Amino acid sequence: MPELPEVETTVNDLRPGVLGKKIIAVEILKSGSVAAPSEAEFVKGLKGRTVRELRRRGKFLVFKLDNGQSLVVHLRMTGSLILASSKLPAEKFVRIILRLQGGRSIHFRDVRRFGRMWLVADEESVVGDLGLEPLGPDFTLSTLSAILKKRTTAIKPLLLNQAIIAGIGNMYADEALYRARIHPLQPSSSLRPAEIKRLHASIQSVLSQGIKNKGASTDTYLRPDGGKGAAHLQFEVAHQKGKSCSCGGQVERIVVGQRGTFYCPRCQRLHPMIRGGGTANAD
DNA sequence: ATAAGGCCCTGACCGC
DNA sequence: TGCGGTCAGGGCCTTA
Repeated sequence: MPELPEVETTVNDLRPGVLGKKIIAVEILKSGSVAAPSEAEFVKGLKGRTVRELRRRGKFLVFKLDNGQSLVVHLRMTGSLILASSKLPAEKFVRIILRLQGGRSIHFRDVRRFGRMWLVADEESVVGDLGLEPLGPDFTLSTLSAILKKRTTAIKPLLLNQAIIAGIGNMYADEALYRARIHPLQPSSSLRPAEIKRLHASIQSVLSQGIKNKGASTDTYLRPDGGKGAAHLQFEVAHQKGKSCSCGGQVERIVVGQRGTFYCPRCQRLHPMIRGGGTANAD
């Protein structure tokens, strides 16, 4: 599943092949992946543009074009962007091809067709409501403490809320909570200062390690060179039902906020609200 | 603010 | 071999 580390990997690996390259043709092999504008306008608007910048925002990729417009891409669950030779025939699940000057193409591969592309004048119309970048300078311990203090919702759904923190998905939420030894259903405002401190560190460490390992290919995710990532090989709980934990417990799967959730019931225990509540004054 | 349900879509998997 | 049913899953939307 493409989450922050997978999108970051895609951006990093794609960048050298696309920066400064002109898009000479756009082919929509299967419709339904363009969110805006119409498919005809999308094709027309992209043709002839040069990619000036490529960056990640949350789980979105943003291609900044030479006319100021932005091509914004969300891979959702099964999308990948593959940098291929233009001679390579598109395989079954390629929905859109961006042909670049110089003989290469970007293949947008998306098995379940949940992924979307936008061509917009202002990228903020797509990514404007996203919350903090968890690997950015604004994601500090005190900011996280302040966020958690005023929310009663369970911690896992909060981590998945892109309007609060942008980029964490189901797998890395489970890994971060496990590493911080926090139960996924623990109410956010009941987290103790030491737990918040561990969570802040674990969010950054699981995401950084994910990037270092070029993302997780648990399902259909592929890197731009067509290869798989290795991050899932180090997952301790995500998709690891029955695996034994170093504490002697076993990873279980429950459903939290309609999401499959993996955790160790021995290490990650629910605890009651601290007397007086809201004492989230980390360190 | 919060929760729950639906929707999109298709491969994998199960039982028969 | 194949058929039908069920499930997973991110994000967004609607409804409570």
